Amino acid sequence: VGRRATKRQGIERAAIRLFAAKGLAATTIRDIATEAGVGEGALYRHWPGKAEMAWDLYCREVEAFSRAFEPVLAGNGRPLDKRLLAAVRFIYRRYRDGPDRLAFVLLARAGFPQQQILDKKIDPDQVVVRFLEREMDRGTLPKGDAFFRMSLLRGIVLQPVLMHRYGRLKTDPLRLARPVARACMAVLRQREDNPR
Amino acid sequence: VGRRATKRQGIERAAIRLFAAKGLAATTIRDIATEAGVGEGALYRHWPGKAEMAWDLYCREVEAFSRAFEPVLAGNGRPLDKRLLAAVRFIYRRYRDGPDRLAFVLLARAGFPQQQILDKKIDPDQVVVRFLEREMDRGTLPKGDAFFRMSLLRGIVLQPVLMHRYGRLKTDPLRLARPVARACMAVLRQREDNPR
DNA sequence: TGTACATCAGTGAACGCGCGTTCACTGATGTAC
DNA sequence: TGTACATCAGTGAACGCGCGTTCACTGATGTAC
Repeated sequence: VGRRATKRQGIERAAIRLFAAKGLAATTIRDIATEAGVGEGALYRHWPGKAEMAWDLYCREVEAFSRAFEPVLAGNGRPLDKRLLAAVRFIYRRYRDGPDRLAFVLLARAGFPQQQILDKKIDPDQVVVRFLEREMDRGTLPKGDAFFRMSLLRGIVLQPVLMHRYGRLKTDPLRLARPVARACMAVLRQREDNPR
Repeated sequence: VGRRATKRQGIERAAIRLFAAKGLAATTIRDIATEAGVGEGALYRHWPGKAEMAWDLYCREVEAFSRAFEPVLAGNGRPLDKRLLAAVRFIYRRYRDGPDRLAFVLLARAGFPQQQILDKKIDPDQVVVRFLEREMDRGTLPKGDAFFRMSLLRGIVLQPVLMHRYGRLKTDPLRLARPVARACMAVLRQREDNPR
């Protein structure tokens, strides 16, 4: 039963790998088809075009990430600083295990048209925003603008990844997890950080 | 005297504006030529090709930025936190005055081939690294890995710019200068932040 | 000062190339009777 | 169960398009005598 569409998975795997490694624009249909061992036309049996396929796969990868990431931040009952450290380690470990894939999930948004918007339930940034709002409600963190704070955390955590990816930082990011997490805590503990 | 090459400046201005606004890859030779009111061939009288021109203009823009930025960080005799705030304000003000241009200088490196390396004297990141090393020597800051710390600062300061540019942060970054600067200080004041 | 030639910025049609996409076709699988 | 037809994933040569670049040419400016 269901022997149809057997090559679709191969196309998806090849596409994700190539999008992640070379970027969206630099990956061609022929690249994907060749790596998947498939004709160029095969792709158009499953998606209307390259852009739609890329967005489809991007959403899927992002969702998989967020689904695994959210529980780490929620971390049943553990103190805030432990959970933050676990979250940073989670990201850096995923980066070590598959640098291209992590970069695709967290840094590839710029490659899509600006009007394309991720579902709020899937978007890793929104996962962090919701986490911060929850902590502020609980009183674990001083009140403030959750989105602005998320931006700061995002910058702190991902900049070392970027630097490592571009070959400018030699240290394995995982070894930096502790100081990075402490930097996050230092930023979060500040009061009245929103001038509105 | 010297009535030659009168259109070169026009080409440069058009190219910088377009590179900054649309990105390197999305800007075509014809775009530049049209905006500068020039034939497509004119460009090749001054540079070997598009890539060389882009890198040339990029270096020039980066140098102009660093030249103005360095004294703000050095800030004769003023206390560290005041200088940091001034530096953040400097960047955010430049962003407000010309978002594309600031983004071109500080965020466009990814568009160039990785082997292209900025001169250390020009590179804004290296300006910050030297600043941190100087402060650590003076004892104003605890000892640590200057490059790693620069990465954190870079992330903190530029992430809000990115978010604003992509339309996800509505607040004018200049209004966030104070909390951002305070976040930088909080990160810098930490001890033993390098696990090596 | 005038003349002949060299230099060089600038032109824009044309070229070659690589890209995303199309399309007529194939062959295996599912469905109707 | 067998037969006729519909469906659909997959093929790969061909198409159209936009890109960076080339090149024969122009005309103004600099230089040699």
